[in-house]
Amino acid sequence: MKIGEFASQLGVSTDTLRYYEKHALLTPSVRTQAGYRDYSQTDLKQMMFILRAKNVGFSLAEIKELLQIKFKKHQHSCHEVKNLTIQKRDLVAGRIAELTRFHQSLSVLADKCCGGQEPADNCSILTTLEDIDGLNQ
Amino acid sequence: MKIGEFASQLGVSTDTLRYYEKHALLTPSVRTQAGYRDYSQTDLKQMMFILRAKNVGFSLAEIKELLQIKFKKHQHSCHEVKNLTIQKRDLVAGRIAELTRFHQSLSVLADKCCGGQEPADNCSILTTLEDIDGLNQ
DNA sequence: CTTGACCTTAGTGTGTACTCTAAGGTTTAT
DNA sequence: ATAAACCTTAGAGTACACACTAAGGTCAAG
Ligand SMILES: [Zn+2]
Ligand SMILES: [Zn+2]
Ligand SMILES: [Zn+2]
Ligand SMILES: [Zn+2]
Repeated sequence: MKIGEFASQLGVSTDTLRYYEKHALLTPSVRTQAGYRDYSQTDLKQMMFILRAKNVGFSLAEIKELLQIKFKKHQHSCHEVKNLTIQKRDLVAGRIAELTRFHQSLSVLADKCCGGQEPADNCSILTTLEDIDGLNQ
Repeated sequence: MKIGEFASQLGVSTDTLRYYEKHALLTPSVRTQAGYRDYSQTDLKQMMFILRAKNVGFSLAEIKELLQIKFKKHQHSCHEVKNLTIQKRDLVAGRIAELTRFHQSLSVLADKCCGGQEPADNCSILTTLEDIDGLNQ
């Protein structure tokens, strides 16, 4: 399968596929005489692995690690795989916590402001940001 | 106050201050004869506004908008300020939702894996990512 | 046999918020 | 007078995941 068809089957761009190849995430097994990439069923499976891993939040660098494990499963342990997953989960949890604080602060700010058409001279959002913290610890 | 002292009072780097100046977030009022930046009390207040706005999650571009409103309050409405705040809050909420899905999927994956020292040949994390989705809708 | 759709490469641009570097001028203390 | 510690600028580098460009080769249809 040439890159165009492969890309549209997977819903990604050809640029993305070339990018993945450059970064050693997916290298099509064969090239045609003309030098065109020729993707196989195996490549399709691997690309779906990549897309699923992306869907659960893994970065491309992390996916690369997972692929290396997948290629040589017997050289790696469950422990290793679970560690990657848990590390990622905890990182995500940290980011959620930060964003939740943002969300809380923004809600407090928004609730203080009347949102009317009058000039912002006394807008509580602005005065709160100007004055000493009514938001943080 | 010269940039070094100003920076350390605020807990930011001098690079950051020069970056903010370049991006029109904070331009110190005066320069000394030697061309050194000379920060005033007003600059200090403005920098604290910027840092507080950062602390609630606004990006530098958004803070720039807020500052422009703050400079000419009578030319802007509460409505405008509240809109910025609510838009940001909703964007943050969207990102939280996405990360929460990631977190959920990663938890499911992690729970499936024994995490032991044995080879990853039958690791459920890998097989789940290989096989047809047991994660997504 | 030519048009148009496809493919190739290498390289640049995007957005965010800095951080670092090079090459040089200024101030303060000894 | 000289060294240390500060300051200046412009510009490049970082991470992430691509998107886009130019300049050119290939393939199927009419
Ligand atoms: Zn109001
Ligand atoms: Zn208001
Ligand atoms: Zn196991
Ligand atoms: Zn496992």
